[in-house]
Amino acid sequence: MSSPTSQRIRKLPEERRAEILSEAANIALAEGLERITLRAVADRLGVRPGLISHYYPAAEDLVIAAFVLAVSEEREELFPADGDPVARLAHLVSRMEGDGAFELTRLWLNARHLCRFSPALAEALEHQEHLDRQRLTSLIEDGMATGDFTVGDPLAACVRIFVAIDGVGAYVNNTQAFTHEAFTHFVSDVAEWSLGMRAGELRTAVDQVSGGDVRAKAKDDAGR
Amino acid sequence: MSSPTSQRIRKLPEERRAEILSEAANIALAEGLERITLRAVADRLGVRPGLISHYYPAAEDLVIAAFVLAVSEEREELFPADGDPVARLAHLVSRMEGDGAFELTRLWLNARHLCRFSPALAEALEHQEHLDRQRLTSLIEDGMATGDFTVGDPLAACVRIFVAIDGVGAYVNNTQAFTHEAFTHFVSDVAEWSLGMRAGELRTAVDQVSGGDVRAKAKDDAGR
DNA sequence: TGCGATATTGGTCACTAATCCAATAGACTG
DNA sequence: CAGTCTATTGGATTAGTGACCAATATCGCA
Repeated sequence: MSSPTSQRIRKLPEERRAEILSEAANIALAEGLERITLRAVADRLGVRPGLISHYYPAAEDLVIAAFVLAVSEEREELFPADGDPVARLAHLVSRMEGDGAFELTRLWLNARHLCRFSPALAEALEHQEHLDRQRLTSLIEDGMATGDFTVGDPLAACVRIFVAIDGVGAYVNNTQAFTHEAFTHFVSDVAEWSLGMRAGELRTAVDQVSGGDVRAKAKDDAGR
Repeated sequence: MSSPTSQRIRKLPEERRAEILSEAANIALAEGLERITLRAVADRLGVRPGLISHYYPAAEDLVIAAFVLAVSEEREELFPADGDPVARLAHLVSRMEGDGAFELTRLWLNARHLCRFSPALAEALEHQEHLDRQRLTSLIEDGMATGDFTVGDPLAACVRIFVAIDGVGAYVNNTQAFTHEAFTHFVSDVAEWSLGMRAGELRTAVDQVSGGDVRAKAKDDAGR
């Protein structure tokens, strides 16, 4: 009875909603937030555009939700629960200085610009910033307790490190990679400087993490 | 015999072309690069969209040219010719840490993101980066000669300072201003650190420049 | 098993965009 | 002053967007 061209599959509302959001997040990471259109999401899901409207009456809300989802998922990867403070920081810095967070960095840059036109996105973005800052501040406080970091104001150090990350991230869309040492090691340099670590201390830890992650990095490289 | 609604004014090609480009640059600074449309430029100039196409057959070329023009004009303001190296650096940092370069900062963020979709824009942007780096590197070398800066690799310090500027600039579209000291003084802190200056030395110079520019700053503030 | 609720479809509408082209009108030249 | 050149117009075309809606097929539930 069903026409061969269209067999409609009915899913539970929550399931379909999550599926749409997840696919939108994939588009956000791979192609950019402005490529999240009703049609683009619908095509990837093999569904009609109207269905996306049904779950997200305002397309902008889907874009914001997709950004939040993508960023939230990556955050868990960026801040591992185990390890000493230096190792955890090294993990974060390694991801940021290496090319393991390429898509994430582009997404942040993307969203930071789009904030200009969307107050709602700006609010969501600032909330995500706040969550990231909480994570890193807490990491820094752990390091102060163990004596690894010597810093007066942990939030100040946290802010500096994130500004450094965003500064490096600003160049993510450049075609010719910038290989200058001052650039490629900017985040670890700023972190050492801000956390009162000995020169090269963090960089050594970062190199260890990166070395141990060599397979994962190679896989990421191949994906680009 | 001319209809009352449209009186066409014929201008010299070079004149009209410059007029279009200038207006596009205004739009870029005020509203963003993606708002440079044939219609938007035509409306502001009181002409038909087709005329814009006539001078810029590909709209993307106009966008790129507008970005280059806006950034080039601002560069002359950012790097004054006179004054000692510390004062010139203080001028630059003052503009970046204050709100005197709001539109320019948003434009750079805008362009950095749009690079993702336009290799031609990416190339133009990287060229402008290069010009900025040349200016600052030369300023740093002047300061090394006078003994104001003590630094091994002037390009390294230049790179660090620009990454710091871009890092702070990433937050330009945030709605709630970020007032933490570590943020508002990040550029001068990084500059002092990278140029081997005494702590607070540059910040003092920046405060002097900002104080002397208080009228100009107030005017800029009113414009927002 | 049948019914009601609703997930899903297919299509339309209004909008904005770039691009192209023939016709027109302004300005310079001889 | 007439004539040529071309800057400029007005409209058509194509394409992509979000939003909306009636019809329909499918599921959960009584």
